[in-house]
Amino acid sequence: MPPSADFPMLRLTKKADYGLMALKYLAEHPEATALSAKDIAEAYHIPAQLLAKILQRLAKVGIVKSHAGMNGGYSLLKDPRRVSAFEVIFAIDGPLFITSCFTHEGNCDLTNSCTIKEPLARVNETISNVLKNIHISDLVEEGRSRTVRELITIRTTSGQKVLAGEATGTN
Amino acid sequence: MPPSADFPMLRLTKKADYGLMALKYLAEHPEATALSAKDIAEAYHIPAQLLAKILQRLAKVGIVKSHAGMNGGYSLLKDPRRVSAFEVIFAIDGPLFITSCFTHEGNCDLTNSCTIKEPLARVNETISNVLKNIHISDLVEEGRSRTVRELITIRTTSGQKVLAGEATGTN
DNA sequence: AAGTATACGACTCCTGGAGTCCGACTTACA
DNA sequence: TGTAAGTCGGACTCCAGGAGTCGTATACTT
Repeated sequence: MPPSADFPMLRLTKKADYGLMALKYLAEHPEATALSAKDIAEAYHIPAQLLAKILQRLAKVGIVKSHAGMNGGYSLLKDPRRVSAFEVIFAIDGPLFITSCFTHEGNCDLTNSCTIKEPLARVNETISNVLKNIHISDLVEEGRSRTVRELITIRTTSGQKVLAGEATGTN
Repeated sequence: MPPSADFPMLRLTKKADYGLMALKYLAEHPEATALSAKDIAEAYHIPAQLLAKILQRLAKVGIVKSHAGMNGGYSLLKDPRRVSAFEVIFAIDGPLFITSCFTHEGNCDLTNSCTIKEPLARVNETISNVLKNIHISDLVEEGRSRTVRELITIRTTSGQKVLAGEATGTN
C-alpha cells in the first residue's frame, strides 16, 4: 500500500526523540556533574548543535540544569522517575493534538466537522495519559528488563483485553 | 511556550480527518444509494477534489464502493461497526509510527538510540490498539450519546486507573 | 450521444521539521 | 588576566512532504 514514501505519518519529531535520548543518557550517568551536548551527541551520533538547542529548551522548563563555561554541560535537575515523556515532548514540541484544527480551548472553524473530532480528542487524551505514565527512568531500565512492556495495558469496556504489543493484524 | 506556531505536532493528517468525516457522513445516510464526493465536500466545506482522491483510496481497499456515471458517487461497502479508525487512517496515510527511524521490520540505523525507542514502540502499539477499537459507527453515535467516552479505559499494572478524557493537568 | 461522475497522474504552493552558522556571554584554569 | 571550552539564542538555509489544483481519460446512466 505505501505509495512511495516508506512509512511515516503521525510520528514524534526527531527533536523529541533526541531529547528523550539525551535525558536517558544523563540518567545513566549520575556520577558526572555535567555532560556537554557534544559528548551526548557523539554517543548517539546525532548533530551536536541541534541537541544543544533541545537541551536549552529542557533547561528552560527546569528539567535539566545548564553549566556554562569550561567543563560545563547539562545535568538532570529532577528525579528521572518524576519526569514523564509527556512533559519532555511538551517542552520540546509544544502541546500535541491528534486533530488538526484544535486551538488551546478546543475551538474549530468548522461546525459540522467538529462532531467527528470529538472522539478523536479522546484518543488524543489517551495518548497523553500513556505518555504521562512513562518516565525517563523507565527508558533506562528498558534494555535490561522489560518493565515497560507489561506496564501498559488497555482494556475496553466490552471486556476485550489487549496487551499493548500484540497487534491483531496490521490491516 | 509555543514559539510562533500556535500548537500542532503529532497530529493526524487532514486527509485522514477528511476520510473519517466522509465515512461518518455516509454512515449517517444509509438510505442514499450513492453520495458524490462533491456533495460530501460541500457539507463539510472541504475541497471536493481532494476528498475525491481520499475516497478513491478508501474504495481501493474495499471500505467504500464507487459508482461512476450520472448520479454516481460513493457508498459504504462494509458495516460501519466493522470499520475501525485504524484501517481508515492506514489506508489513507499508510502505517503510522511514533518513532522516526522505524522500518516495517522495526529496523534502525543507530544501535544505541534504538534502546530508547523500544518503549516508545509500545506507546505506538497502544495508540494503534486504541484506534482499532474505535469504529465509524462510534463517530455517528457520538454527538447524541457519549458512548465513546466511556469506551476506552487505560489501566496501568500499578493499579492506577485513568479514564481517557480526564487529563490530570496539561503540564 | 450527451452529460455526469469517478480515476489518476502530474503539477504547484508552502508550511514546518531538520540542521547549520555565528556572535555574545560565562566559567574554569593556568 | 587571558584564553580555551562550554552554553545561549537568534537568524538562516535546505528540503521533504502535506495540502490542494488541473487536466484528461474513462466509465456509466439516461
